[in-house]
Amino acid sequence: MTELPDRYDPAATEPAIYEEWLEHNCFAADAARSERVGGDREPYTIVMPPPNVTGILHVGHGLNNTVQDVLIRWARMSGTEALWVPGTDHAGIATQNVVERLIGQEGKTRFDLGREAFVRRTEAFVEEKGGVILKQLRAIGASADWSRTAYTLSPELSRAVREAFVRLYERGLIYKGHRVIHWCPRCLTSLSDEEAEFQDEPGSLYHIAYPLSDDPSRSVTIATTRPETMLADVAVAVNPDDDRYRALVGKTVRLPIVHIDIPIIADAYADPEFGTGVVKITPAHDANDFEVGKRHGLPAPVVIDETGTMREERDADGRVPSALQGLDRFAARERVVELLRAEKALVRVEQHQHAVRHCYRCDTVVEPRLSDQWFVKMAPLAEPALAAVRAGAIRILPERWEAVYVNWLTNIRDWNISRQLWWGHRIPVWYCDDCDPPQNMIASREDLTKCPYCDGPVRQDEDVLDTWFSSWLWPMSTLGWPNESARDLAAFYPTDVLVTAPEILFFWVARMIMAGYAFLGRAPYHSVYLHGTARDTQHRRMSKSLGNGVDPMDVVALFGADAFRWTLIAGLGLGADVILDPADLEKSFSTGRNFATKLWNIGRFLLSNLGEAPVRPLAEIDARRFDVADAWILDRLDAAVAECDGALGPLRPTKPSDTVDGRVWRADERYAGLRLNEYAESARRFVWNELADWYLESVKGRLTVDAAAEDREVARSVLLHVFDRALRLLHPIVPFITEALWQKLPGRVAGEFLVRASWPRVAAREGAPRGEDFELAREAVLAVRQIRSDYNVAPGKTLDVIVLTARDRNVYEANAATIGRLARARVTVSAGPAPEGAAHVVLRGGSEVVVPLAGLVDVDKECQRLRGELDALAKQIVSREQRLANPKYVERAPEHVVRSDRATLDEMIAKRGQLTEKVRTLCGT
RNA sequence: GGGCGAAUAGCUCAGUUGGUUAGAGCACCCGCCUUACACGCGGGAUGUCGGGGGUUCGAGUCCCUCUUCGCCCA
Repeated sequence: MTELPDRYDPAATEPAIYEEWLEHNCFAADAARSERVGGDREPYTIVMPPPNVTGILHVGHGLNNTVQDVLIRWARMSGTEALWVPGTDHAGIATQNVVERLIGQEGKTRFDLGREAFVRRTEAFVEEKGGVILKQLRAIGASADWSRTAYTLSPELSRAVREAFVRLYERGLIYKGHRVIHWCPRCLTSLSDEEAEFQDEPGSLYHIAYPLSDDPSRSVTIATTRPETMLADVAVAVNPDDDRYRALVGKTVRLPIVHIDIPIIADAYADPEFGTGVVKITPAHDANDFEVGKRHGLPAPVVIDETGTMREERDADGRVPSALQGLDRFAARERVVELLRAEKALVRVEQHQHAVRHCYRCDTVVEPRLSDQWFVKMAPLAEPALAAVRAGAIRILPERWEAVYVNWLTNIRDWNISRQLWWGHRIPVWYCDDCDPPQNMIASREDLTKCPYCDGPVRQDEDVLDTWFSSWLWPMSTLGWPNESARDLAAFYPTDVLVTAPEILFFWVARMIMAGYAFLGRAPYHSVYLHGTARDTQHRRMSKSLGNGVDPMDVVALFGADAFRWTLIAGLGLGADVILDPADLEKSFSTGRNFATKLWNIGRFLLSNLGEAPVRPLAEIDARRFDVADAWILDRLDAAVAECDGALGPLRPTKPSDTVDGRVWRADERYAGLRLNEYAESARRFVWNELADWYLESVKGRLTVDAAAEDREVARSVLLHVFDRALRLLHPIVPFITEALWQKLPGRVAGEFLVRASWPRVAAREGAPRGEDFELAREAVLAVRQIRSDYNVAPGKTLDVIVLTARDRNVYEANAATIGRLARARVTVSAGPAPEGAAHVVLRGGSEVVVPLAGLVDVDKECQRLRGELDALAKQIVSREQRLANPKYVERAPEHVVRSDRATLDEMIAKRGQLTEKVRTLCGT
């Protein structure tokens, strides 16, 4: 007999099981089996959003990867050739920052080391510290195909980056532009629009008077949140339709502090409604002003340098007073305000709430900066990405994000892809000083050592590419692109579902879709699943700086990976946030831990009761030999399987399409599925509330040695079958404990794993008894329990129970023993009459549970109880009668609604008759 | 400023095309160490579905409006 320890010990079990899975190659996908290359299985592919190579696992990763693991395990069990591609991202800014801090502790900067040495140092750091997070993913059970682990800076993926860059360059979709971009003065690099995040902050709106040059007694007042930039003003603008200022256009004003004259220009950019309707124009320090300046042929003096310090840079001679030079931009703001006050140019200051852009990696306030950068022209790339979602080739869940996606793509702006960093893919462009444009700038797939036109010396562009320029190729590059004959690419691209957080919908998801169409003409996946965020009890995002994070490894150590996974999945509504209490891990994860323990105990019971003898497969049992409990639990299993399938949804779209991507989502399936919490709840209810609470209890008597051998055989088969299927249903969410139990089941073949077992299916059973009949027994048990509780009868006391029935006598007699065991009672079935001094419950179908409680029944109390029930029933009858009396209702409501309404009413009226009779005999009224 | 979304039990959330008495988990109350499980078992209480108006035989569900909150974009 198989004995299990009293307590499940995840710490001892999980790592060993994971090792076995690895040893038996359970997660490895075989490209040859994909039907796209002539194999026998449909492929199912997920690419893992690559975490930072030097990152460590936090709950967000845990959540993200658990969702993917549930899906990939489900797909694998469903018979697909399932591939989950793992990997990491070199994370340009983040990794460079980490290494800069490290060498900072040695008192050095990256400039002391020089570019080459710094890059080598960073590589060594990644080599040593990188990839920890992938190890941690194993601890939470991630069933990724580690043999395919990818890295954005590997030679293969770097080749993809080059190919993508050069192709777009050749198509005229990459260009070098001179404009105002977002600049992080701390990271010393440009940022894309997406990387410069808005934060609402209280600030001030400074109203400053600029006197007219020809009449200093008159002035125009501008309003700005950044007075320090006025040193670089080259004009003030008014709206051409603004009558207040029309006469002033063409005149000049005298710029305070700097004391130079600048023109008043007319430009539609000036908003008559905002502030005074006059706006200062500072082309070098504001992106909008830069455009205005270009339109009017104005210069663009620079007064703030790359570190955010006030300095007379280009075209700015004499603009920065010596008192301000070398001051930080925020200190300079204070000083400028003082100077304005001294000049009596400061009209007033008002409180102003405004959105300020911050660097998404270091949170420094971003500085608009005029510079040369590389851009991708996005509008042509956006078109197919937009069409794909509109046509239903790609769906985004939750649905509401589709609108956000469409909105962003519709108003798309060009993407700044160059970064002034050293860590990353260097831009594959070489310059030749000896050639004339356009030959002096060459984008090349291969490194150049000399100019292909004049054989002269060349130098490579200093900048590197935005990390997202490699990430957007991820679904292709990890499968072998740009090698178009790569087997993985043919076998597994397009992939199926992308699981990520909504905050990188633009950064990553939308761009990946664009890249899919741009380079392979197909969407990278048909489904985007956006999950919520892990938050603390105050709904704050978990973060290192707040110290409110939960370390998944702590949870795994305390309660096991299964408890971690179950808690997250069961609590995760589609797109909803997960609320956890970092101060109380026990409270946060007890759901998962309790569930694992329950499952373990079910397994313990089962294994110790099945005994040694071989168990016959259910298929070999004649269904006519099932009793009603067997039929019932098999029905419930079917229902659970159907519910789980419904919650998980179709694996992929099925509707063929001539225009987009071969297949599109059918309207009724488009937003169906991926409800992992509903799947978890259906599986849980089956295992706990149906299998454990009812079937297990009912089957106990049939498993003892003195039970009828035939029936014992049937019960053992059903029990094993049902538990086996339950483990399969649960496996994707709690893989370790289900595998551990499954391995212990009788009849297991060595080398077989639950990971690769088949997903349960609804089965037909010819000649089985009616499972619904077991519901009658259940209701009788519930009735007795209610009476026991109402009359405070000790749980240990065995009651005498009479089931009064005319219609269902056979069913109750067949189940009398079961009812007795579950209700702790001696049950007799009778046609009546009811004894005196008893408690009653009227059951569905007109039968009654009667418990004679000599001396215990308080007649008054029982009457009160029955009258209460009667009152509630009467109210429901009235409301239903009224509805049915309404001719419009009967006329217009669908027939089946009216019919079922009538049937319910009839039943209620019958029950009312019975209760009334009861009250009459017992209470005498 | 523009767009999107949310408001349902003490908390976190379900509630699919309008259709019986609105559900789950956790928390709570009462009783139980009933021989798989006290991380458990049995019983129980809890919602004017944010306010107002409308459409409909019928509204948590559809429409309008107000309030509050969140997200995205400028």
